[in-house]
Amino acid sequence: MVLTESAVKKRTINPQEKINKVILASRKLFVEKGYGGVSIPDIVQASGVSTGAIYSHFKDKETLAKRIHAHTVDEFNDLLQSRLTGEESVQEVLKVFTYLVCELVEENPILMKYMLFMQHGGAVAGLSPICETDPFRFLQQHLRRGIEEGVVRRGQDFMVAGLSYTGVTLRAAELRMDAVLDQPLTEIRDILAENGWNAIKA
Amino acid sequence: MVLTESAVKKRTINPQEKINKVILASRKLFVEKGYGGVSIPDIVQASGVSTGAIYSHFKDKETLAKRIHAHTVDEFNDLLQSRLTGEESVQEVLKVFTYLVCELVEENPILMKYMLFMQHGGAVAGLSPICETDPFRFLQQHLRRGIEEGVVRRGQDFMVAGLSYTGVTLRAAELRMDAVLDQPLTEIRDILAENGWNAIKA
DNA sequence: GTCTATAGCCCGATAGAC
DNA sequence: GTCTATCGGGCTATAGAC
Repeated sequence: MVLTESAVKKRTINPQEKINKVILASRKLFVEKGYGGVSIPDIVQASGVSTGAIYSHFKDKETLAKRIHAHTVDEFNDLLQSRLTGEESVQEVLKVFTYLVCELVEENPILMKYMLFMQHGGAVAGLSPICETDPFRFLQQHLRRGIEEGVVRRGQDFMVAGLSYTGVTLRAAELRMDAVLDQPLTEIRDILAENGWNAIKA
Repeated sequence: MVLTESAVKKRTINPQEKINKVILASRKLFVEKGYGGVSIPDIVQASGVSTGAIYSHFKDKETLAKRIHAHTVDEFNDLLQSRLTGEESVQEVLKVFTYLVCELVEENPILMKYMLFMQHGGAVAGLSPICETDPFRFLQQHLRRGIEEGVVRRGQDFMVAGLSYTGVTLRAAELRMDAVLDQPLTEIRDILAENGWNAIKA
C-alpha cells in the first residue's frame, strides 16, 4: 500500500491516537471474549495498530488491561459528575446514577459491560473492584448523608443501603445486556429508580 | 510411585469420582483465573487426574466448561428446592432465596462466584445465562403470582419485580465476595430480604 | 516511533503402551 | 480406562530495519 506523505506524517506525529485505538479495540475484545481469549494478533487486527507499536506503548498485555481499567472508570466517573451540580438531594443523586446507567446500557454497552463484568474475570490481578472506585465511593458518601438526615432508613450500614439501591439498577443493566430483558432500560428507568429508593427510604 | 493393588483397583472401578474431581478442581480454577487463564496441565495438577483421563471423559476444554455450568446450576437449584415446601407465600419464597445466597457466599464461595461471575467471562459461547435457568425462572413465576395477588406493586413487569428483589441480594453477594463488605452476609440477611421486599411490595 | 519477522515457549489435543 | 510422551500450532514478547 502506498501512503501519501501527509498520511505518514499524521501517523507519526500522533501516537495518542493509536493508544486510544488500541484501548478501545482491546476493551471491546476483552468484553466479548474474555482477557485470556484475546491474543495480541487479535488486537492488531481489530485496532489496525501493529504489534511493535502496541509494545512500544504498553509494557505487556497485563499493563494494557490495567490502562483499560483506569480509562473506563474515569470515563464513567466523568459522565456521572457532568450530570451533577452538587445541589441535588440524596434521592436525586441516585436517580441521576440510574438514568446514566440506563442510557449507557443502550448507547455504550461495551463501556457498561466492562464496568459490570470485567473485574470478575479474575484474569488480571490487582485491578481495584469497580465498587471501590470514585463513582461508587461518591454514591456511598451521599447515602451516608441520607442516613444522617433521616431520609434513608436507619438500622443499616450506609454500604448496605448503597448496594441495595445500586443492586436494583445494576441487575437490570446485567439482564438487559444478557438480552434477557427485551425492553430498553430507558423505558423503565423511573421504575428502577422508584424500586431502588423504596428499598432504602425511611 | 508404587501403588497397592487395591488402590489401583479403586481408581479403575470408579471413573465417576475422577469426573467429579476434575469438575470441582476446574470450577475453582476457572473462577480464580478465568476460563482462558486455565490450562489443561493446570487442571491435571489441581485435580490429580491425568491429561488422558480428562480427555477420555470430556471431548475438549469447552465441553468441560459446559458440564461445569450444568453441574453448578443443578446444585444451586437442588439446594433452593430442598428448602421449600411449596406452601410458602411469595415473600417467604424470596426470603428463602436470600437466606440461601447469604449462606452459600460464606460456606461455598466458589459455587456462588461461579453463579454470579462465570457467565460473563464471555469465554465460552452457548452457556445459558444464569438468570434464565430453573431457579431464577422459578422465582419469576412466584413474582407473577405476587402481582396477580396484589401483594407486589402493579405497574411493573414481573421480570422487573424479580430483578429488583434479587438485585439487592445478589449485589450484596458480589460485594462480599469482592471483599468489599467485611461483614458476613448471614448477619445482614434479614436487612437484605427487607430491602428487597420494600423495593417491590404493593 | 513504527514496521515485519521470528525466537522461544506453552498450549490443546492425540497416539500408543498398558 | 488410564497413563506418558509428543506433535503441530499459536501465543507473548523481542530484534533489527527503517
